[in-house]
Amino acid sequence: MLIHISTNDGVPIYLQVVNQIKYLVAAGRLTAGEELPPIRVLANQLLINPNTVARAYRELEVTGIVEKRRTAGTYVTDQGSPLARRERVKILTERIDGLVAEALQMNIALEDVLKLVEQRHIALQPALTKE
Amino acid sequence: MLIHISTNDGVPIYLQVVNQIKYLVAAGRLTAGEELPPIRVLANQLLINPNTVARAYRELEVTGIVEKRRTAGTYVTDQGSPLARRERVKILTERIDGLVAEALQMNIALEDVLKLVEQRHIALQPALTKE
DNA sequence: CCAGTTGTATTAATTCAATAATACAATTTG
DNA sequence: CAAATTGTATTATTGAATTAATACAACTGG
Repeated sequence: MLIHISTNDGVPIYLQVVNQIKYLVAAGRLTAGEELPPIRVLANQLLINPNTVARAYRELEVTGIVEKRRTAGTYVTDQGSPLARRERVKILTERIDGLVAEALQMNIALEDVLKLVEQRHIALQPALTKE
Repeated sequence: MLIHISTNDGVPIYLQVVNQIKYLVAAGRLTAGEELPPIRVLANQLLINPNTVARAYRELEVTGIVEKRRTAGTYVTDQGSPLARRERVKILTERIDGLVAEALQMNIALEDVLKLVEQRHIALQPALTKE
């Protein structure tokens, strides 16, 4: 499992796990039905406490990214007829409208907003062990 | 000074003070050059610790909303200061982080997000009549 | 001038989220 | 069926953020 934890970057460990698994799913590196490593296995691999992984998995379950089968493991959920791209774009557009409106009100130029989006995209991108 | 503090709503007291003063300034109820109540006076009025007000004032100073004249009091600054911009960008960045994270999860590419931002910017731009 | 008022500094107490240690419960067959 | 493996629950520890207690320094303004 391609996850990398950086202690002391301010982001809680469990959140790093959540975000990176989300990313893996979004990127298609983890597909529906696929089993995630058992809590203890992943914890061992990342050198973190099993409870921390458990918390991340719980978070992912609530989010609907993952499904737990008690003693049989944790699996990536069928993103249940994932929203058509158009739907996703629609949802995203609402969020963008809020952003743009606020930027306008704050008198921040479009170019600056675009730059920020790029910067934050890079910043939030989990360290990709590219291969 | 029209500020109301609600303990135990999860928002730190100093932040409540900061936000409400920001609002008062934004709403024009506090204008440039106007003096804020001395730390102890406001603390007394709100039934909170003077240090808490001090922290709020410090925050507002860093933000550029307010200016301190050591022993002569604290005054609303002439807005548009460069520091105010930094604060606005900070607020905007939080919003952008949420956007980028959601786009990642939805598997929408950065380029598409950028395009959307541009499009919506144009769409939401009020008819420009003023600089 | 100099008393009173201003913001500041230092330190401590408190609270809360994050992480960890450990024992438990369930159920699959790793 | 029993053993091994799964996630769960409970409790403790840690560290950072918030609030507080208290003493300080400096300037204003009568």
